Amino acid sequence: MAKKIKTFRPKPRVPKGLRDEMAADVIGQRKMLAAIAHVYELYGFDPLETSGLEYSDAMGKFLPDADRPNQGVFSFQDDDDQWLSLRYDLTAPLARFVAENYDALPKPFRRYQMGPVWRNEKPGPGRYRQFTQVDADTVGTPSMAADAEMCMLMCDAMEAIGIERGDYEVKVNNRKILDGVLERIGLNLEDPDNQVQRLTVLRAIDKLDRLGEEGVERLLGEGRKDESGDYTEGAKLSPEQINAVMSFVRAGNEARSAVCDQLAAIVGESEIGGEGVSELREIDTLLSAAGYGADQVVFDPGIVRGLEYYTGPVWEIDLTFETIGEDDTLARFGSVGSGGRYDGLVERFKGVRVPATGCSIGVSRLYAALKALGKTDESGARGPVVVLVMDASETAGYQTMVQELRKSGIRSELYLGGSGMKAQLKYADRRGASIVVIEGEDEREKGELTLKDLILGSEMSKDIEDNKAWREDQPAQVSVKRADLVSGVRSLLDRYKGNENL
RNA sequence: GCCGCCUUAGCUCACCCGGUUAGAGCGCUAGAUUGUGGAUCUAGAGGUACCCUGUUCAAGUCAGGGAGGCGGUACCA
Repeated sequence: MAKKIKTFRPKPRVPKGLRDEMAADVIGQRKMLAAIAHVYELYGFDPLETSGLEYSDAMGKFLPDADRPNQGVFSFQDDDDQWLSLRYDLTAPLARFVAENYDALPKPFRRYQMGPVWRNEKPGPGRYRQFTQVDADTVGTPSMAADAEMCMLMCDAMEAIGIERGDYEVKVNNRKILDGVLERIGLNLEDPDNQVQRLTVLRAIDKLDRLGEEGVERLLGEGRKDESGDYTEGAKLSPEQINAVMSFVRAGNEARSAVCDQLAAIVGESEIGGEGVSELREIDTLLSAAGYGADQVVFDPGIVRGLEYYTGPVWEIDLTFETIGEDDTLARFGSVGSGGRYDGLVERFKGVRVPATGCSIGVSRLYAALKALGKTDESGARGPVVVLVMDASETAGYQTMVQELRKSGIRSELYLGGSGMKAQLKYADRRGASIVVIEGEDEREKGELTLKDLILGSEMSKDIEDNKAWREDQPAQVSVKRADLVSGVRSLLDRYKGNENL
């Protein structure tokens, strides 16, 4: 008796928080990345590619975060029971790589790396569980010149991909200044009892651009309830402490050196704070000497960034232009990259303190912004020249044509399906092909080919309503001798040179 | 992590108070058109109503749970 066997049919679906990327976006991003890589190499950074997986212990957190010890990482055990994790950024693998090859590497060591990273967390608007980062880091120097260079690098990268000056802004702060301010209000760095409160204060400051001064004040005090009803516990500072922090946050909006003066006054005689201010002054001097003005890099006390390991200057690159989204509201892209100085990273492995500084750019967000600006280059996403199969017994001849085109560097393909001419043209249209090559019996007898310009034909169709006319006109077709296949196709293609997104 | 909204054809969405065979537009396939992508007309294919459990004579519709999507918030290395 044949039993009805239920065949298991998996639902085809991309896993949550992940997505597939189609040709146009793949090509557009590839070009954007190439432009960025070019800038990085100009600066002397060498490319490095590390593995996507690391031993979990090598990627552990660098400082304990009280809130969530080791969440957000995809991990599994291999057959030796070793724990492996997908990398969640490119900096931890760099630290491992440097520690592992420490003696063999030139120091300072400069590398850039681009590639996907994975985070096991809830996806949100514009946030995925796999995304691409581009990092550049200099390991092994305490010099502020390395930090200043990171700022320049990010500016140059923005301009290289077509984001104009004024549409981006690198915002710089220094963790030492933040420490100085906290010290002044009585939250000393050394005292472990202050840790949670210190983190809360820093997080509150970081939210200035989104919540405004009032929201930050609430978070510094009792706490804040948001629209969805969720309550965020505050730092429980006294009114005097809140005032001190707010006056710090309000500094800025002036020339870099003037911001430094303000900050110097706020940190007072705090030693760590003073150190932070003089580091900023040094960066200012270097940037100014290199011609990077206030329209590119500013000092902004509201920048905090991650709380785990930054030890000195920190920065963030923001896109400042506004776009009209699909729902007609103005939208800002905001931060597309960040970085800073992290002097403690390699120490986990080597026991010695190795000063390092770097930056990281988030590719998808940046690409979305480029798209909004209409600055993406998706040419090449255009389909190939398609050679139609009018007579299956002549396939070898058609194949020969395709090879001739390919040898001349023209992207082309033979129609490989089994349908009739109408369907083949539809296919070519769907593929975005600009030209089809037709050799039927009529042409073959005359030793000719018909080349059909699909782009021009599509333009012409706008003015033709009558199907008979549309067909009889055989719009946008030319005949060429069989021997002139390549030159004929090329001269048609040349029409669209430099206008490839038509 | 917390809060809210959502999930029906490839896509965008209907289906009233739970009641027969779940519909439309677009798209797709084909014909009108012997060898021409658009337009027009005609025909056709396409569904486990996200999954599980329950209530009911009866569930796409009601209840509970789960998954996924969207948005806010938290976190963001």
